[in-house]
Amino acid sequence: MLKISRKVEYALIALRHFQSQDQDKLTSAKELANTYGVPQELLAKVLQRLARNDIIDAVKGPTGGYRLSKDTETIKMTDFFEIMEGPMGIMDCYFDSGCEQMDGCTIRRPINRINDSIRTMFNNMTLAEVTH
Amino acid sequence: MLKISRKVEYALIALRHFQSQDQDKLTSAKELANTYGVPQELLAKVLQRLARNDIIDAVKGPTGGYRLSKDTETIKMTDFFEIMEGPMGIMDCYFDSGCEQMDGCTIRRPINRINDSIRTMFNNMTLAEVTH
DNA sequence: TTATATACGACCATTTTTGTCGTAAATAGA
DNA sequence: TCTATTTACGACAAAAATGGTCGTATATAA
Repeated sequence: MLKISRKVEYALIALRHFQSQDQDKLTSAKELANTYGVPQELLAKVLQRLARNDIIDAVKGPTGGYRLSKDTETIKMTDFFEIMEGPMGIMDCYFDSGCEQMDGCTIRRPINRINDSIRTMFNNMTLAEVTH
Repeated sequence: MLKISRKVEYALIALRHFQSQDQDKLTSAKELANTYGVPQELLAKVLQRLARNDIIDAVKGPTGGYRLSKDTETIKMTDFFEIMEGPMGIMDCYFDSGCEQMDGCTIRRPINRINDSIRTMFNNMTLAEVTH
């Protein structure tokens, strides 16, 4: 049900790292991977994704690396999760994905009730609250 | 991140069915599977699990089947989820599972913060609220 | 020019989830 | 008592999701 993915785990590790040091200092994927003992390639992908979504800045070239691009207080956990793992819904039918049932799906409402509760919760939680 | 499993889905379908009819009426796994178009064997396992945990009663033999054994208002969603999928934690380290990190795991607190929020939420939600 | 960094897609391995099958035990009804 | 039907349950197979690797391109500091 609730398992967090490695992507999110690695992202939290990285963001926490950035938050613990000078805002302007750059840290490379390699350095982060070595420091925390996580697979470099995968961490790199995570960082690239965070960069694409303007959570962090990316600087190329030697001496390059990443750093926070905005205050983590301005980032809702909902957005963070969706950046890392795509649309957050406890069930696919929450969105579209042509469900066969059509006729007698009796649980869409229950599912959506759970979904809404979770979304509300994460909408009211910022990344800063979690990583700080 | 939040995907619900088929087990939970099938359980909700079944529970909702029981709730919609006479409390004493028995419904067999086969009947439920046919009615809602879900795989019978898997649904059967789900029902067996619900029965083992006293959410529903099981009656053997022809004319046998299942029915609710208690009011769904008395069942917390946390318990329901844990019956269906085992311990609910967004990350294994929430429990034990010899994590390598030992030394410098910087995200246990963040993770636990998320965990606690979710548990609190589901502790305050009954099965009845969801299925009704 | 070279070494080092990000960017990104393709691909493989592993794990988890989902579904199936075979068999045993209980029991209602003929 | 016999038969058909039901629950109970473990073992196994198929499918999907996740985790991780590799190769290559591009940018850039020194």
